[in-house]
Amino acid sequence: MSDLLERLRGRGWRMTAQRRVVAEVLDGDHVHLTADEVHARAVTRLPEISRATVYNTLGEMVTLGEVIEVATDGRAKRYDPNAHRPHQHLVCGRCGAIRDVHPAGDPMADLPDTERFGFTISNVEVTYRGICPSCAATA
Amino acid sequence: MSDLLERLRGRGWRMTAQRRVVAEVLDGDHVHLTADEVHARAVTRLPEISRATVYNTLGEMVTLGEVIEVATDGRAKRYDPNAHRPHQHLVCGRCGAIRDVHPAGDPMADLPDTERFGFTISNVEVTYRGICPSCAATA
DNA sequence: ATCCTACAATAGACAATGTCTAAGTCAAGT
DNA sequence: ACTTGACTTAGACATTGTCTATTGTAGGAT
Repeated sequence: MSDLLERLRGRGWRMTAQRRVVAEVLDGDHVHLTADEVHARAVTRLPEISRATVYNTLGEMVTLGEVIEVATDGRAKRYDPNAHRPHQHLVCGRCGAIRDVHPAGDPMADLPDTERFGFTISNVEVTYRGICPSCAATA
Repeated sequence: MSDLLERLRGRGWRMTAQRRVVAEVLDGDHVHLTADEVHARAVTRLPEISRATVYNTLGEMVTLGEVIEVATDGRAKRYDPNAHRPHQHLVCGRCGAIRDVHPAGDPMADLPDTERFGFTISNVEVTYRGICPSCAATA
């Protein structure tokens, strides 16, 4: 069931009810929740869980590389548990819907050495922006 | 001198001292300031300019397409006046330095129809992340 | 040159998101 | 079952951004 939870357990994490709940809320594909959304869902299962714990736990999962932090809109960051299959994001500028997408080719390879300015590049983030079909219909 | 100011004037903008100062602060290439940084610099030239005016003016320039809003770090948005030459960004994860870069190829073309889910895609943002030479030296 | 008026600027309250601290609680090894 | 260090909590605080009511002013009309 919970791949995420299994991986975290395997890393020697001290397992607490709070961490379990956060991991369960994030489990699955195509999940892109904000920290507050994660908190809201966690509270339904564990009413006394605090905001700080949700932030801490999400931060730890990001550090461990089990969850990816996505800043698609300059508002709240979103947390994406699909960390082990490289992918990019497609965002609706009207309703904020997010889809995982898989562009062809390697964007990393598209940046010539002359354009790297001596940086050691570790990853590339691609965000496609547009309007989703249901928003386009109700334009 | 100020291309940005010229373009804004040409659009029938009502020219005020505040707008002039904000445009002057943003003028130039490779400028990626946050709203507060813009305000800080504007204040040195026009001490009574308010935060709200800076935010309003930046927002209008973005709406007019003369300035691009860049969210590289999930913290404060940055404002990039280099709006008329398509480019992407290279960001240092340690010190936050930003460089404009020009990847080869068209990232838009790399997204197959089957991965567009009916979206009408209007633009693509690519962010390369890594460590800049001077941060690498002081690791 | 002066007057009008709509648009712009201001101060400061408010909102959203995220971080930190001090004190209490608990998972897990012994 | 202890003990201990890691975890959690509530709430203050910090940062970034938005809104409102009021005052000011650019630029056209007279």
